[in-house]
This record gives sequence, structure tokens and C-alpha cells, in this order.
Amino acid sequence: MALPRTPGSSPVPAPGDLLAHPRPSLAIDVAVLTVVPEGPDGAPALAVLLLRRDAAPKAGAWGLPGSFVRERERLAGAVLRTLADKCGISGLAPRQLHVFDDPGRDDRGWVVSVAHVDVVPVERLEPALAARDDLALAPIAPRGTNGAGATSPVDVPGRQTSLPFDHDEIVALAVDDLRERYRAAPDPGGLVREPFTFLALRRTHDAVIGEPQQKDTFRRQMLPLLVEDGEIARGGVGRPARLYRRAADGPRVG
Amino acid sequence: MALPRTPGSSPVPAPGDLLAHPRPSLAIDVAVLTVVPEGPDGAPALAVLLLRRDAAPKAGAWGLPGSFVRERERLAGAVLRTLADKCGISGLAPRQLHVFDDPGRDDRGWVVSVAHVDVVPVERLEPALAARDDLALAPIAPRGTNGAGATSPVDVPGRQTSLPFDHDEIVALAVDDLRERYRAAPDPGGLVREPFTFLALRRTHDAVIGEPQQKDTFRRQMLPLLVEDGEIARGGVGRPARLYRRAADGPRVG
DNA sequence: GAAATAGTGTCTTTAAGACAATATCAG
DNA sequence: CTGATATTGTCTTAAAGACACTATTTC
Repeated sequence: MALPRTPGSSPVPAPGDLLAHPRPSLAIDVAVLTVVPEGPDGAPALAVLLLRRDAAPKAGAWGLPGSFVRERERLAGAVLRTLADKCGISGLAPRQLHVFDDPGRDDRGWVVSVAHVDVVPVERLEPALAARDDLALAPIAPRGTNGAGATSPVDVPGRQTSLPFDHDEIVALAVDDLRERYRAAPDPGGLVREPFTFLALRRTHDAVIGEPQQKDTFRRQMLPLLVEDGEIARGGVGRPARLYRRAADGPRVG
Repeated sequence: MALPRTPGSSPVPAPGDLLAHPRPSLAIDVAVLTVVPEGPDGAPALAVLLLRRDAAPKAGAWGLPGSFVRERERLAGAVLRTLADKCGISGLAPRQLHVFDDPGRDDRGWVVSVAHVDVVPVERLEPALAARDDLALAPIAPRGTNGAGATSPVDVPGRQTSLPFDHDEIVALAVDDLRERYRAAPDPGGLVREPFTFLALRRTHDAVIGEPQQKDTFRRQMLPLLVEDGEIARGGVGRPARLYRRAADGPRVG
């Protein structure tokens, strides 16, 4: 077998020898989205998890968690490992969004990154957020309404006006993906603990989609995708609401 | 700088040295879809371009065109190069579908492949198809209607019942993606030469989507996305139809 | 009973599906 | 004029939006 060559030596592969190909570094980035109970306007709102970079390029800047994929590791596994190792968070079910392949996107070399989105209830982020100062939840800017000439879909903390690399684009893709899924099904990201009332479900959808959903239309759309459970009584002030769970054919269980 | 290591030597990266990471081979696969004038039932129908493999694994079997990404090459560029080099075809605008990252998907080693879809008018495939016998257009099986116990969405030529690797899955994703886009906009793949009549447009949509579109509903949906052109007279037998082009805000121009 | 929230009824508006009438050409 | 296709009108049906009414609890 031929010896492994340095990447970029010979563009012509020796047949049968995979290692002869120049190979890129493979990375993942992940936009962890959640709903915070108090957004900028007091109502629940979408937010994204940011991490202060300590590594080489753009050290000190806020960006999305990401890392290189290890040998024979699955992409989803790399995302979950990154969240666990770098953020102390147990993620759930990463979804692929897009591959960013611009050869000039990283000064360090040829890095191809697969962008992901994951959705996590805010309770699972709070311990890590409270314990560390290099983690932050940044609110999603409500569509083009962004301070000054910032082009980021995120209200980045501090003086920073945008996210490094393609992270602004990744957040935009992640938000679009999540909104599309929340228009079609009840809480596909598992943000609401089961069983839940229709009010809790609708408040979450309002926050994700960014605008209030019609009470009755929303009920009629989502009802066929839910199964009833029991009753809630204590706690609320008005008439007790029925409790529901996502129908079995629905997506992942939180 | 540290010497490049063989992939798989050290899973712990030396900080600052990108080359120290084990790196996968990066590949692309592409499902080239088109509409052939005479499908299995005589009507125009969707088909996918297959290539007979000559390389190492599954040599002789029909599969999708694909190849390894070269150094600093864009993914879309690798797709277009593959179509040009291996199929003698000039592709148009590849779209990413999904990253296949199962470490066991290729016996030769750690290969991560980005699946793509591209849409090409059949006229641009015909010269290559006529000149070579390792290229074929396979009809898309109309939803689950597949000979015997075949699980492939493709009617693969010969005795083959499915495509190698994840190619069956790629074709299914490609067809779903194309159908979704054709439900929303007039001929986003540029299959019909401009200017076109409503009949030509609808026949193409019928073929892509796999079932006939309502004549009047289709017209009402697509009309706002088109701009008028002139008139057609010669050729047809009935009343001449107006000619249209895709509206400027539409997608790529063929 | 008053306040608050849950759940349902129904009217209006909009869009799709279906069918058919009218328009305009070649022969 | 006949046959063929294009284009438009309209009726029916289904769904969404909007509004309001009734129901059931806590205080």
C-alpha cells in the first residue's frame, strides 16, 4: 500500500488508495435554539446558545459551538460531543442544515463544516449558563429589526455586530427550519414538558414562530396530532384545561 | 510545524495544527433528474441518470455519478466536474440534499459523501447517452410500484434490484426535493425552453410530480409567477396559446 | 357574583376542485 | 363549418380567519 501523503501533494489519486486523496478537515457547527420565558419584550422568545471562543481564529468573539469531527465519528455524534464537552449540555437530536465549503472560510486551512440545528428546553441549559461566563443565550432578532447596521439575525452580546465565519447564516437557516417545522406539527422540538395544556403549547409556538397564533385555528390544526391525557386543575385561575401529549406517530420524545 | 500524521493515528489533535486531525475522504454523489418525453406509460416522466461503475467497489453495477472532492474544490464544482468528466454532460446548478456519514458505508475507508440533485433538460443528455453504453436513464418508479421485492425508487436496468451505497436514498431525496419545488413555482429546474405555452409547462409539471395537475387551478397558481411574451400560432392545431417566461425574481435561467 | 381562562359555534373570506361555456385558430 | 385547443367564468367545497358565545374554575 502506498504511504499516506501530505494533503495537497498529488491531486491525481492513485486508484484503490483512498489515502492518496487530499482530504479536508471536517467540522460541525451547531445552533442550539431554545425558548426563553422572558424575551426582549417580556414575552417568551427564541434564543440561540453562544459560546465565547478561546481557540485560534477570532478568539474572544461570541460564536456557535463547533468542533472537528473525529475519526469514524458520526456527524450527529460530533455535535452531541461538542455540546457535552464544550458547553456541558446534553443535546438531543441534531438535524443537518447545510454544508459550508468555501475554501476561504477558515484561515487555518481547508475546513468543510456541516451546520446543524438542535432544540433544547431552556431548563437543560440553565445550569451551564449559571455556572459559566463563556456561555450566553442571545435573543433572535425579530426579522430585520436589528440594532444599527448589524446584519446578524442575532442580538449578539457586547459590541459585536455579527457572528464569525458563516454563523449568521447558520442561525438564519436554523430559525427558518425550526419555524417551518413548528407550523406543521405540535412542538416537534420537544420544548414543552408532557403532558401540556393548549395554552402552553400555543405560547411556545408563538415564541418560535415569532408572531401570535390564532387561538381557535391553532387548536383545530393541532388537535388531530395530539392525544388526550387527563385534567389539570390546581394552579391556574380560570377553567382547568385538558392535558395532551404528542401523538405517537409524532417526532422524538423529550 | 508538526509532521502530517496518518489518519487515525492520534485522535487527540495538537492545538493549532489542523493537519493533526484525522480527516475523512470527502465525496459527492449526484442524482441528475430529467423528464423524458416517453415514460413507461407513454407519457412524459421523470428519470434519473445512472452510470455503470468501473471502479473498485461494486464494479459493473449501475449507480449515481460521484467522485472525491479535490483539494480546495467547492462541492458544487466537484459535482459539475464529475458530470463533465465521467458523463460528458454539462450540469447546471447542483443543490445539496444531505450528508451521508455512516462510517461503514464504504468498505474502502472513512468516506463522507454529500448528496446532490441537479436538473437537466433531456436534450443535453442525449448526445452522451447515444454515444456511450455505460450511461442510462432509468425511470423513477411511481411511488412504491416497483417490480417484485425491489425497494429502490428507480427501475434499475438489468437484473439489479437496487442501487449501491445510499444511492436509493439519494434518489428518493432528490425526487422529493424536486417535487416540492415544482409544486411551488413554475419549472424551477429550467426543463422547458423559454418561452413556453401553458400546456408545455403543465405537461412538465405533470411528469415531475407524477400525477396530472388541474388545468385551471394550475394556471391560476402559476400565472402570477410568469411574464407574458408574444403569441404562438404555427404548429399547433387548436387555438394558439400565449407564450410565457419565468418571472425575473424566479430561480436560475436555463 | 366577578374575573379569568377553556372550549365551541358560526359567519365571512379565500382558495381549491370541478365543470362548462366561450374564444380562436387550422383545415 | 368542424375539430381542436386556449382561456375564462362560475358553482361547489374545504379550510382559514375572525368574532363571539358558552363553560368551568378560583377568589
